[in-house]
Amino acid sequence: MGEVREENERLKTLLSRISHDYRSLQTHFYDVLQQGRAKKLPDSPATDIEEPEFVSLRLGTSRSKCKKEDKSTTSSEVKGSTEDFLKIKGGLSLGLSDCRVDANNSEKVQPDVMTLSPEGSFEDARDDTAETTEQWPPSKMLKNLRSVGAEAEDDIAPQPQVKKARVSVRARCDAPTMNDGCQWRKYGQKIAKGNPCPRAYYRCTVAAGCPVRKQVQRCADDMSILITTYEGTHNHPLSVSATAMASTTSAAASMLISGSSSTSLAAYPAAAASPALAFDASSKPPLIGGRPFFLPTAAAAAITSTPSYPTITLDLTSPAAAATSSHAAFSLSNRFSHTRYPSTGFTFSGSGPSSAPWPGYLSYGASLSAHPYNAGGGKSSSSFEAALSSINGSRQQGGGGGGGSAPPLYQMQQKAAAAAPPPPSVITDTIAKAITADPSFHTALAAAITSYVGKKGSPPASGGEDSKVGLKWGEHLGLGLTHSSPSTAAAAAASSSSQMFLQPSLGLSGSTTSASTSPVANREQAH
DNA sequence: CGGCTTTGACCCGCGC
DNA sequence: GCGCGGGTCAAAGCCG
Repeated sequence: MGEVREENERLKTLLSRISHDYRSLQTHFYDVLQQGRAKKLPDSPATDIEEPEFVSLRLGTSRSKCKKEDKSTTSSEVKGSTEDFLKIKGGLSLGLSDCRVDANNSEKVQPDVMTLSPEGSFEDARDDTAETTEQWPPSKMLKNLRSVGAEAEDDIAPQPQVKKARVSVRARCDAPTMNDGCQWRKYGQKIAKGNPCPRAYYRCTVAAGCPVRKQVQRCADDMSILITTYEGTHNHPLSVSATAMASTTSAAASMLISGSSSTSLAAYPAAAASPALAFDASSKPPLIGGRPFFLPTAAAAAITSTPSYPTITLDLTSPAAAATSSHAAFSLSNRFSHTRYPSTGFTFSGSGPSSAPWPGYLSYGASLSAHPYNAGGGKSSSSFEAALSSINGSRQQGGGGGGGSAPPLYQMQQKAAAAAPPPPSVITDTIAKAITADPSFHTALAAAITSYVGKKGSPPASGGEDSKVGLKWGEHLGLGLTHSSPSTAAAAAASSSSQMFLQPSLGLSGSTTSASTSPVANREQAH
């Protein structure tokens, strides 16, 4: 008990420190974004709300302008109108954070932006519950609502062009479904065309009326790969592990934003900040095969163009990850091979042959080939490549890429800067510059992360479970500073000295007995 | 007995 | 208009 208290105190201290660091970081980040936007997009009107693919993740950053809403805009109701807006636009809101920032007005930055504790999630979820219980109602519900309740018609006006955004996760998993921390109830199964494996439909049952659903299907090409597609917004408190998953998927969806909405600048801080903050210090990693299992926030991602839904796919099936079974660590490929998925017709970038430069090597970044949905066959017309932040830890030192290790960030950033059409590249470039060129930004971000992992990342002297967890965390964070650094991954060149690897926030575990996870189990997992 | 899964039927959107 | 396929419903059965 004494140790627990001590640990608790330590975590509290860390929390407040991270909180402070994050705020300063965030303020700086928005300043940078604003500068970039003012410079690059002076003549572009505020058309973000017109983008059909607009997705707001409510990751602590995005306060969408709700100009279309003619509801009252008093401060107490702005949130509600935002929710409605998301509902209407089919936005993906994962309810991770209470931080909402108008990208055009950094003065609106709210101080309570952290979602490091379950309490924080609870608060947010409680706030949302009353307002989001009917987000993304099924079409049938829509029909019923229209026919029955006239008062709801305004909010659920049909938006034929806008469909639900989805986040699909590909991961190797032997279990029938990934244990993502939520409780699911199966409500259907279907054999989909082109895949002999049945597709199972699950509904979140953590809270009554939660609109979140997921589809689980094995990959036709590789039965060991489980494809889990999430859709919707939780309207209830999330368990720690569920928050981690939501964080990851939302970070991915942030990339979806980046690919489809040229002016949704707020999405970027979401992607950059949320993964670093959305896990809980008291949580243990989920287990798969009895081992802590970590996944990168975005090992690789592709925005796809299904006939109806804008979907971003996180591919977590890195060969290295599968091979590194000792602690299920992930590594990212530095070779972004492009794989064509015939069934979906999209190009997947990333996850090529790779080898982990060290156990637990991770980075946070993704290459996107974005095909905003319903592009009418002109998929490549709007495709772009973008990269999100991967920030090098101290182990990264110069060097150029040999040895199969990867500094995906800078390569991707360069790719993105070079290959992207103007709007996305402008944003990406802005972020890249923000991260790479500003020493104070480096420092703040590094401090925020290392302040946390600095204590967790040291290798344990014994094999106790707690110490094991600590090691794993440090490893999976890629910030285990005590690790010797093979660090061939430093192609990041010039500014590589301050590149860091954000920890993944997605934890998946195989469920050996049941597809569902009880809340009790979640709680136990969380403590 | 309650909660969950199974599974055939049904609904709906989309393409032809 | 029709057929197809994806998604959902709901009754029946299973299980702890």
